[in-house]
Amino acid sequence: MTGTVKIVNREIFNLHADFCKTLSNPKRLMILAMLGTGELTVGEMAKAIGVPLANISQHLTVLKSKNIVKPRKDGQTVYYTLVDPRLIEACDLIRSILLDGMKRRGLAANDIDSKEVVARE
Amino acid sequence: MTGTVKIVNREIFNLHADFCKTLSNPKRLMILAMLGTGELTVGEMAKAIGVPLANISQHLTVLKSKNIVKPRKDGQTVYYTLVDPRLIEACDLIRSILLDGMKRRGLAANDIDSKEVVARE
DNA sequence: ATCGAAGTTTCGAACTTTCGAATGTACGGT
DNA sequence: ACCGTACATTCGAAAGTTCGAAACTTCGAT
Repeated sequence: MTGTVKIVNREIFNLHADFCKTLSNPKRLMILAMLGTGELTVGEMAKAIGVPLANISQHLTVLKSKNIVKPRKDGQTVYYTLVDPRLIEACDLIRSILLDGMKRRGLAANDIDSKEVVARE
Repeated sequence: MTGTVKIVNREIFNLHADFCKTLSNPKRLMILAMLGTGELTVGEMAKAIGVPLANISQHLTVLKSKNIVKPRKDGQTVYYTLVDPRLIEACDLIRSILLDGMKRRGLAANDIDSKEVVARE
């Protein structure tokens, strides 16, 4: 119980914080959740989210620069995929923590409850 | 493969992004990692991180407001704990993804490799 | 060779985050 | 009652993020 605590490695926290910053945008999280269901084009994602394609392209540039997604070009369309699918697990875990916290505090987690955050149709 | 993708619930992404934003600061991540080893006072954390106590207090205010940590007062000292210990798992998973990505790309993940990011002494 | 469709890049304005400095509060000891 | 220790709050300046608008590139079809 007593005794001091020490930070063994400071640099990993900078990297981790930077990674979290990349994830701290709703549109980028939507992009990642959608890519969790498979490869998609920029246009498909823009349509699903309901914003201009240029804006999604900007977010994809950020995600690419952090090696979170990678592009595959075919003709004039660009298909994106996740670099590491475990990111979906990590996001799901965070959302579980979030939803449980809300339930614990009696907040309306009802209409949010589903694990299905995106769907293929 | 074909067919469109749809976002089922938009609000969860706002909450998730907000949560990530809270985590996207190295000092706050250090605080959480330290609290993963057990209850600590504001002063202990300030000393371990090496910044003014007032600054750690500011970060704790943010974490409290998002229900990520909770205080327990005893005399003039305040002990903090994690609300949901699964957050440590989530952080560990993110760091694994990060380190694997670095190794895959041949970056020096050597001096960062350890899972031990904090230590009790 | 021109056009349109798919995506990228750049710029700037509005907004947000971070942290030191200073001040405020609460508790314990003498 | 006074002082020191432990922590919290407020303020403001510097730095960083987000997004629309506009310009640019690239590819395929006619």
